[in-house]
Amino acid sequence: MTEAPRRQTRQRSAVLALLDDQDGFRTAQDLHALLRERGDAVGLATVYRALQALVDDGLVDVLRNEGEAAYRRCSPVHHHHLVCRSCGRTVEVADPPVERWAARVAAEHGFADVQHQLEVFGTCAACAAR
Amino acid sequence: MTEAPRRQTRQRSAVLALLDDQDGFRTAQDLHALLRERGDAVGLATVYRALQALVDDGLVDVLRNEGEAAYRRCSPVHHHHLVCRSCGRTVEVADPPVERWAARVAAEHGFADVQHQLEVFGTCAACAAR
DNA sequence: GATGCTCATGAGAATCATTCTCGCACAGGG
DNA sequence: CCCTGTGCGAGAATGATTCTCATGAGCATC
Repeated sequence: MTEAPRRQTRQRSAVLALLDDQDGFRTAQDLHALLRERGDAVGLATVYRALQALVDDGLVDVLRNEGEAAYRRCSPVHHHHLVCRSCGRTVEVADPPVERWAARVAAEHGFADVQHQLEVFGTCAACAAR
Repeated sequence: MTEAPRRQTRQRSAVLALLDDQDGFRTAQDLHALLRERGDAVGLATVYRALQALVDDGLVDVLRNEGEAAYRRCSPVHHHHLVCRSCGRTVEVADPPVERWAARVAAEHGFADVQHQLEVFGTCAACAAR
């Protein structure tokens, strides 16, 4: 079927490695700048392409926030995020009840093929202290 | 303090009236086009300004979806959305448990000033039939 | 190790939503 | 009716993301 032959290149490894070092969501532009500083010269367009591929493969999660998208290395199991709106630090959290709730509510209204997204924003202890 | 002296103009009324006629999320561009068709000539920039004002006043909810923001007339009480990803039809739903859950999880991780967003996407009965 | 077929890359242009600029119009209080 | 300041409109500006296309590099094969 739609086999996706994904080639392993220096640039993609660099993007993934960089994401592993981050502990919060980062925008594509940020990641690009960070790669430059690191010495890994990667084109901006390539960073976008690599991120899209990683999202498709489920290795990275996206967060669309006013105008720009932020990316983060994530575990492949279903989960939600607790994000610091100041520093971007993120904690993965699970909430089994909400899964059932979403399915039930959707069914009640005749919706099928259900998907949901839940994000919690706040100020982490470190940022609140400042 | 920060009093917001909001003037009532033909354009703002038109935007709000149009939103009342829609039963799903619509992008700013869509709303602008619809106003034109209707005969209400309103500048694109004005549509954006009116929408921002309405969001600030809590009369309208925003949904950021790949690239463009969508707006919808909403009740002022806290709620979540069940959105048809095909036709955009939307149902407002409430889930008290998730409110408590969000607060508890945030507290456990030392996060303060908590806020959360939860949206459920699916295909409504009408669209699934097609 | 060389060869070839593709897909990936990179620089800059192109696209698209959104915001800004600024001169003019109008809402609303006096 | 007049004044003042806010809102409007058209087009330019901004900024993120995507596209184009010629060149470079995986990876399988010989």
